Amino acid sequence: MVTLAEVAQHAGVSASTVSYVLSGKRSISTTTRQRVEESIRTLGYHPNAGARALASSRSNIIALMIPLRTDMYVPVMMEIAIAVATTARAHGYDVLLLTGEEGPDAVRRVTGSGLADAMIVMDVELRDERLPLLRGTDRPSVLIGLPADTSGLTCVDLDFRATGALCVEHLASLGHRDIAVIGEAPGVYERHTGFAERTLQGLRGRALELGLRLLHRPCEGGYDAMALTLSRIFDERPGTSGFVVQNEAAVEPLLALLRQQGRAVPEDVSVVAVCPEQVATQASVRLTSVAVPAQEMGRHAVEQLVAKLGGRGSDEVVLLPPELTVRASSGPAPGWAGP
Amino acid sequence: MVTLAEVAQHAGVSASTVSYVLSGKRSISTTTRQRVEESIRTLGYHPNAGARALASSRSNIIALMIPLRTDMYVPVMMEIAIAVATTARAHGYDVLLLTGEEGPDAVRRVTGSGLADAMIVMDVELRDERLPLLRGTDRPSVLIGLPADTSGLTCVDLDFRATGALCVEHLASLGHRDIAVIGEAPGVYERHTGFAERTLQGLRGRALELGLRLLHRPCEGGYDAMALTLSRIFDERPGTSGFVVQNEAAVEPLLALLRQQGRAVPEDVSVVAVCPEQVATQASVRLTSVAVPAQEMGRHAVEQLVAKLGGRGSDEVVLLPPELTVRASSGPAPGWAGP
DNA sequence: CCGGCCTGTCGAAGCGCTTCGACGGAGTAT
DNA sequence: ATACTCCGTCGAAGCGCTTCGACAGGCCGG
Repeated sequence: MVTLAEVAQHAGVSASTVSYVLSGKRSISTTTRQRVEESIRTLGYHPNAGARALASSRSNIIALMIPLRTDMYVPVMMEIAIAVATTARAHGYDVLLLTGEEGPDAVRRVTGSGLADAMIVMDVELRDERLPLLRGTDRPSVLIGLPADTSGLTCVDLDFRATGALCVEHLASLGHRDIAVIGEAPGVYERHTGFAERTLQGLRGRALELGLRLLHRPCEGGYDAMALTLSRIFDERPGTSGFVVQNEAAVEPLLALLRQQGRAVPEDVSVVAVCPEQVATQASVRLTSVAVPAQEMGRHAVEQLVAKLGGRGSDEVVLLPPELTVRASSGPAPGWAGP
Repeated sequence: MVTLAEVAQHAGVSASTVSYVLSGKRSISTTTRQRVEESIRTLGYHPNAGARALASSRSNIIALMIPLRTDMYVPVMMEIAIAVATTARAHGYDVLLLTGEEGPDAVRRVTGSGLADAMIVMDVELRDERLPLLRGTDRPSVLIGLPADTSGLTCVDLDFRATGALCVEHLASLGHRDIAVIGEAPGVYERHTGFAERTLQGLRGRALELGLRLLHRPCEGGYDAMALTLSRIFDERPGTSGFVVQNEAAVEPLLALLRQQGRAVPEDVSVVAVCPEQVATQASVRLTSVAVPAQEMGRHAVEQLVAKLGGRGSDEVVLLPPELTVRASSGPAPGWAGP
């Protein structure tokens, strides 16, 4: 294992000079710098992470807390994680992967041990136990998701309320009057995960404004659960012609069941999904959808953190505007004459 | 930030004593130990990770290299990552998340800087550039996946060859004689990712032994690509009655197209998938499938690594035996009289 | 009763790096 | 020429921990 001292000796300078070449914190003459860089290359030197962390009390590591469960939004999680990792690397940081399993203790451990300089917290619940800890530490953090009280916190999320509104608007503009919402599994609502409730608020609010009827049904993923949910929806509102789906695992079962019941998409019923692009484009019908901008969320979170670590940046809530892409699953309501 | 020295002072002992209480590397009297532990608790002490790494030259971190692309096996990757993270924590390790983006340099950086004590490498290609580096370092590593030459390496993977054989056997036992294989995207084969080729070998080998006809077609995910692939398959082999699918993104499009063409599953055609349980059970038809044991692979990889770090364990290739679960997508071939 | 041997504790020497103050020498202003 | 500044470099002091050797005291067997 090559050390700074060896590089210094090889280049014929002192250790501190090598350190300053590496950090750029003091000016070094071009000739010296080049000689040092040459030595670094020929010796294949890599600074020891532990020593660096100890001396500078900065680890150049960002902790990423991902949810333990894999019952929802798996591709989104993955995409965020990858975006976080690549963006972090571009800024010279590595990423430590923590699962929600440890709960609040993970926050204590990371801040207490100086393992990471900053944290990104995913899957935030409305009154998450980790929030007081995050507020009480001087280590920067960014939440992906929105808790009930965002004071003193930095958050990034899709504007799910606007997303809900957008879906309703789109269906309304096509003449649909009776809309059913296939939501996440009941557990998601019981846990008070913010995004599901905010989407619902957006949906309900705009439906009310536009005078549409809206029926919301949580739904476990899978074919059987979907079958039950769907039959109940049509029992209650036979005239339903528009669907909003916010549950990846329900998308295909819904399409399959509609097809099986002889309801053509988009001729008889329209479907709008809130899901990652990949799901929307690879479904058996190409879905009109609002994409969850996973990559952008991950990237943004890291950039916020880097700014904070650099003394810039501030606490604020960033809600990314939703974008609806029209594909093959939505069309005019049956018998609609147009606007 | 509380330090060892402060704990020592609070407990009225020397710093080394506290260290030995923490590590258990020397015997400490019960009274002293309890006093120290009490101090640790009341002060909320967490050992500084950097200092610990520097002094002991062990970081208690395991690096996990995940593929950058998200074009295949996303839920599997995620499941493995989570299993790795939780298992590692159970053994006192944290997990550093690296993407394939850096390529071989990531290996150099991690080993050179002492950032991690060991590595888990996913998405291994047959002649992966990282392999020589892994062989040449004294840091333990485990591959998830199987390269062409496994000498000097430790690998964990599903036995994809046996998986292929198992799928063919199942279809053969139901009287199917003409089998089509919907594979991963062509790129996956061009990249020479091992698992796809090994599955194919298993399929072909057993088909030959059992006298079945087998047609293999790579396929991009999505509806349109699948439609093209499927029509070509039926053009070439109109009697095809059994499908093996190894491509998550092709599963639903395949089912949708078969349905649309009036071919009932499993009455007219049978489908066997190689995919995660979740995909199999949440598809629009509950799929007979061989599960990719993602969790077990992740867990096993970590345990191998921990054993190696403890001086136990050795280089070996572990191929997990496949298990086929019969669900609703496979049944007797049309017109088959039984065995 | 003494030498040898555990057991439990301590002191001190680093681990490899960052960073602060110091300093020689060149350049600039007086 | 003097006084001053600025630039480039160096030496040394830690950062908080682990770990090695030392040592005091209690126990044993001879």
